[in-house]
Amino acid sequence: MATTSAKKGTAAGDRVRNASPAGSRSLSTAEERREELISAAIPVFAEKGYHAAPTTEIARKAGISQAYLFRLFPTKEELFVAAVERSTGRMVETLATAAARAEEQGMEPGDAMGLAYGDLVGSDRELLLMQLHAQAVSPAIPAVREAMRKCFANLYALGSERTGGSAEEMKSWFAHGMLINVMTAINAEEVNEPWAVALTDFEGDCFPRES
Amino acid sequence: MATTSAKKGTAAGDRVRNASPAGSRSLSTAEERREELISAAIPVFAEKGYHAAPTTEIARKAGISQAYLFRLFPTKEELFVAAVERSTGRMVETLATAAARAEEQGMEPGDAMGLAYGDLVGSDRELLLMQLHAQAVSPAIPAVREAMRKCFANLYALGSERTGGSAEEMKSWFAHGMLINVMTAINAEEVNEPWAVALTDFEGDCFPRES
DNA sequence: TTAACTAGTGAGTGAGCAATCACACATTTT
DNA sequence: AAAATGTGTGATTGCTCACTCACTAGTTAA
Repeated sequence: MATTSAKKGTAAGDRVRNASPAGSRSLSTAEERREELISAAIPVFAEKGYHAAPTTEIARKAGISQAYLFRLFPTKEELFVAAVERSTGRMVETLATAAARAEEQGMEPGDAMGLAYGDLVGSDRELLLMQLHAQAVSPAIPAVREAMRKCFANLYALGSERTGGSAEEMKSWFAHGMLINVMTAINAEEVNEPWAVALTDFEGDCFPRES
Repeated sequence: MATTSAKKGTAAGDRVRNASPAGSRSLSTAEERREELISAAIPVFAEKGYHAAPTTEIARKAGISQAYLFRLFPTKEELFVAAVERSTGRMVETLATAAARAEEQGMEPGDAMGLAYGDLVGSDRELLLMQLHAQAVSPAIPAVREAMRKCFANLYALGSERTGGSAEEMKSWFAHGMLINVMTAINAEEVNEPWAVALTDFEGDCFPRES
């Protein structure tokens, strides 16, 4: 803008201010913008799903023009895949740290992961909705299917390694995770009928109740 | 039509046949057309999901005009809800008859239902995909959410009554059903990795396998 | 300085889609 | 017979949306 840049001393050693540190100047790097864009996209995709989420809204939320969105991600599909990867990655990370922390404290990692998943879903509904939408479009979009498979592969590896659980136990763990997803999707916890009460009693199967 | 057979004294409620070729058309009742339309809609919704499924394609598949589609179902949403209800209804029916048949033969109804669900999903992928898409739009479309809740309520009632299973057992049964859905959605059975092998081993948890 | 490059945008474009409307044909009723 | 009701359609409308293009401005290298 008005800043007539004093371009002095740009010798070989170029330590530019806006490159690595967080000094956000007027222009960001494309990579930074991409990350911001994914962050803005996740709530929109989570709320509306892939097909119903308009790129205009995502761009607006990210504070950039729609035209630039399509420069950063050539297609909406690629943006969605990036959003799914970010979401699943966060999930795996969260469970991994929960398991690690539990191990330090001598707690059962399997139980800790179960608890952590319940917390995750309870506190971060977006994550769960992204899962749900990603599953739904998996048959139609190979890249999403691939991302979901990777997510399961990572979770399974994490679980096996940390807990040493049998295949049967792992399967049960995953199965209950899927049940949590679905019950949350239909808001079953606000229903006061036997089926809803039984199927939303998440804590019971993760670890012995306290508190 | 040249052959206007003088009368069609239909004492009972039988309907007009439309099997007449060569340009002659007979009219069906709106209710019949609605049923046909739902049948045509299910494959399209199952393949593409709610938002990506065009009403034009559904109408074409049903052999009627798009305009008439909107006369039979004032909104796309209502058609989708009808399709979901049909799908979930079929599922409950199938499992109920499986349980009943098993009971006659002295088989464990719970195991029979597990087997029947596996068969259902393996043979009728559409049903499963409808479930998946219905779950995904449940947060956004109250009527779909309601239909899904009803489905779970019916299944739970069926399971409790037939098998007398505890809440914990029922939950496990549902959980594994949800796992089957998701694994089928991402086509895990075509993946040859430990996680996929373990998580797609459906038969094992329903009943002791032979074969 | 100037040239090359990168970040960023306003204003479209073309296509697809849900929903509407005026109208035609069929069947039943009066 | 005509009227009334029910089945069915072609043409269109209004709108949304993914994606493009021509262009501006900031940043860096020669």
